Amino acid sequence: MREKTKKRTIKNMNTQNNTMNDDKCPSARRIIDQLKQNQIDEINLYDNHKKTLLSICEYLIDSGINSDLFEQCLTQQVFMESDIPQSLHNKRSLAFVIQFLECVEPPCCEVENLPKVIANVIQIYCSDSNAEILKTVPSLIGIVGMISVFHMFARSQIQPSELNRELNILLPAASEQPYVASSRKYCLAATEALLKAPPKDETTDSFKYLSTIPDVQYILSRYPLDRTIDHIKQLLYQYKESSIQSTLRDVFYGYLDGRVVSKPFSWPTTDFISIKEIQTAMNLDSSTFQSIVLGEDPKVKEFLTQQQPETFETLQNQQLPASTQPLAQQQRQLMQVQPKIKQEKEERNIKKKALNSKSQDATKPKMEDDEHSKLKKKKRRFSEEETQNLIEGVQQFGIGHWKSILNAYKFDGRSCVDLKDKWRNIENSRNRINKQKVQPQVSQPHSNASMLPPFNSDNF
DNA sequence: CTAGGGATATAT
DNA sequence: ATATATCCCTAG
Repeated sequence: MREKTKKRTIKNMNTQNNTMNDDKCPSARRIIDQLKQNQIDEINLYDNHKKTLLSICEYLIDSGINSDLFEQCLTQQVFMESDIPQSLHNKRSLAFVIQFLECVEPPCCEVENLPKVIANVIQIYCSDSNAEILKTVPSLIGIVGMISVFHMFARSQIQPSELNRELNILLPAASEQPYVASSRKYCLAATEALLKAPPKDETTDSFKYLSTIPDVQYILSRYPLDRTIDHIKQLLYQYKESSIQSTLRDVFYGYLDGRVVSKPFSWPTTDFISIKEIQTAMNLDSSTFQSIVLGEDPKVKEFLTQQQPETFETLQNQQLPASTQPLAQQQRQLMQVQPKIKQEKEERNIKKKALNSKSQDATKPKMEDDEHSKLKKKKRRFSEEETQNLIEGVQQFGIGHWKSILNAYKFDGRSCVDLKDKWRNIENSRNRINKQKVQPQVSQPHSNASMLPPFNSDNF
């Protein structure tokens, strides 16, 4: 074992010297080395290491942390295209697009990069049904690009012939993307107008020149550059907000909120019992672990600086033993949960006894002191939080795993049967709402399809 | 433990 | 009064 670790560290140093300047993720790097050198025999472990790497990549991308870890993994063939889930592709594309837009300085952006940017956006919303809001983005970026091209033309930075070429690249005639056709129409008119009235050689003020061309002016008034770019950014961020957060990030945020200790989370294939097990699974020492996963995240950083003395230590204390004895920890966690369960059970037993004695004595008469015999629990409505927890829990564990959900999430004195009943209610109410909405919708398509005129654009 | 039926308090 | 949400009971 020790020999292995020695070898590993030596090789680590080598690779670090080779790849250089990337000490951001030493542990990820170590996993890469292990994978590349086939030091891992078990297939499961091998698989988990890959997935761990993917999760780290996902986390870094989600957190906006610049790191070429993902690219390195690809180029070094640590994982293949087939290992990468579509969602991660999309996150990467999104990060690329956002980064590009953040760097744009109107009026001129790097036009040569725009096709790639546009392609990325199209890829995202074609593969993710939640990305509908991005549908207008390709046409908007195309327009931004064309405005940039106009300026370059005005400054004689590009040849007249390139004007049409850029138009065909940024807003292709054959594009089936929404809004592209109409955007192209405007830009085509503007291009022709520009070619008819080319700038004098000495024109330096592109704004002045462009404002003399009505067709260009129309575009500029309809799509003011700054506001358009802001709008694009806003759409991108909105999508980013709505898209799923990375597994690791979720776990850590939950951990900071103090509810993760017993909350299992769904690793791509394996369930880890707690945050400590992630560390074990990642085979990291706690300081590396923290620097990678805790240190880089703004929320986590803030947390650490605010509460440094206590929590930081407890974090370490909790994490250190993990590598040696995950089982013992699970037991400890269970022990923490146990008292509550015991209490509840005891209460129940008392009730049962009371019930029994009551029914036995019931042959004798008199329900007298029924304050106690009203053993039926007082009705307490599910709080918003409890309901939310239940929904999350079902997402995580699936329907029917009420006990697991009960243990993993915070509920106020509920039993698994309560959760089951609550879920039944939730589903019932969903069905009711659907019935109300769906029925009227069903009848429409048939009649409409046949009744609609084939074209309603005859005015054109 | 979970699923499902049923009773009952509470909301509309 | 009816519908709904919660609680209870029991079988498997």
